[in-house]
Amino acid sequence: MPRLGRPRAKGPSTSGLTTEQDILRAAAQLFCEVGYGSTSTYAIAQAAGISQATMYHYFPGKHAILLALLMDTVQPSVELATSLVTGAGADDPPQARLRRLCEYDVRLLVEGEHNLGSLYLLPELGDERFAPFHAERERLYAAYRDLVADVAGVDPGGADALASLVFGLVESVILRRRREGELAADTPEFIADAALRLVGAGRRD
Amino acid sequence: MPRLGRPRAKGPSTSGLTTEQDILRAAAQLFCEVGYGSTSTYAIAQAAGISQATMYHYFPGKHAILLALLMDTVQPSVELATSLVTGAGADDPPQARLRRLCEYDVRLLVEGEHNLGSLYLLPELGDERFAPFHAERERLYAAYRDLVADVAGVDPGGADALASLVFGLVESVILRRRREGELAADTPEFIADAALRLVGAGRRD
DNA sequence: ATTATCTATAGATCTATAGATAATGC
DNA sequence: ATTATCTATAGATCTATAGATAATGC
Repeated sequence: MPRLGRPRAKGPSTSGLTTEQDILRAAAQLFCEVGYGSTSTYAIAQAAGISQATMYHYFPGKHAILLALLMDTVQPSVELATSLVTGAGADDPPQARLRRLCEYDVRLLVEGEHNLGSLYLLPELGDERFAPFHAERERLYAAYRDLVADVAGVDPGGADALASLVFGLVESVILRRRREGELAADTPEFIADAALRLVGAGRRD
Repeated sequence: MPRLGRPRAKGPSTSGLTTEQDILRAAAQLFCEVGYGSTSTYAIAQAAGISQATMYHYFPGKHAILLALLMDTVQPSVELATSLVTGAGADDPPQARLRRLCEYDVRLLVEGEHNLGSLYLLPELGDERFAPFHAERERLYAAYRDLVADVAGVDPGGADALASLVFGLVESVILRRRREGELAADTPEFIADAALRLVGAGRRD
């Protein structure tokens, strides 16, 4: 798309994406399959079809690429979650809202070219530079806790154990996708069902 | 323990462990908390209280340390699993055997100073040098599949979907331990219960 | 003599920056 | 003139090895 600037030495992008997107996509694949610390900026640039130095035109460093990927991945979930708790969707019955959130999250984890959820498992996320991501993730978790509390009919404070189980159930598709490569198309519904059973919704309607 | 050889520059090991064990322990912590590619041999050596070069007296490289950790971690599970399928323990009813295996594995994942199961999640395990570990893990999975098939009363071939769910359930404690720091003491029984319910043992006895 | 450690270092790799260059836009 | 890219490279770091050294064992 960009007609400006010196052309790439190895020919223009074949992907039709922005250079920034080429970088993000290449990094996503490498971080997921090789690891963060084991992926050099050189490897990312090569996979993106640019020189290593060009990366720095778009990102101040490797960490910024990972942070961008993390934020992009978690953001849609957080948006839906907050709308379900406080926004336009908050009028539906709690079970329907918890189901929607679970299905949506699992779908994001199951679809997508790379297993982006793997990024959540990188040990390097402990670095303080990824704190903004953890804050977003915390917001997502809080929404789960509120919804679970609503469904189970308990205080938000008393829902932590249950909410953690549900969160873990959703997260578990990351590991299953890793192990099995591709997951069945009905996985989102399947997991959402299981989540509602966990919370005991079945005993109530 | 070793009285021989030049003494360490920074004083003798305070842990009472072998130098090899000091290395393994330091590496385990760093690999789990910082990542494999992001941990230098220098950092490992420093945490172990030795010079970087001394590491090579015990291991031919960083990969060999991780491989040793992986094998040590998976080995006890494989041993119990094979004994439950073909060995001395194979006479007990299948449900009891599956329960024992789940509880045992979860206990190993829940206890232990570091969250060693995290090592299973490192993207770097795709490297061919860790193939021996994957082979062992495959043996463990095969045992789960056979036991699950036995409990569910189906062919081993038809038990794959169920076995994968059970395996995932056990694995999920790795993520929960990460998130929550420490898990309740009854987690092994809790997970084993859930596993048996998943396989449908409840409908049978 | 044997062993476990050390110090020193060569060579590889990696990150980040400086500065040049090949396009378009005005 | 502006932009996106490039090439080149300094400096940091990292891995792996060579060779020295400080203990014990014989």
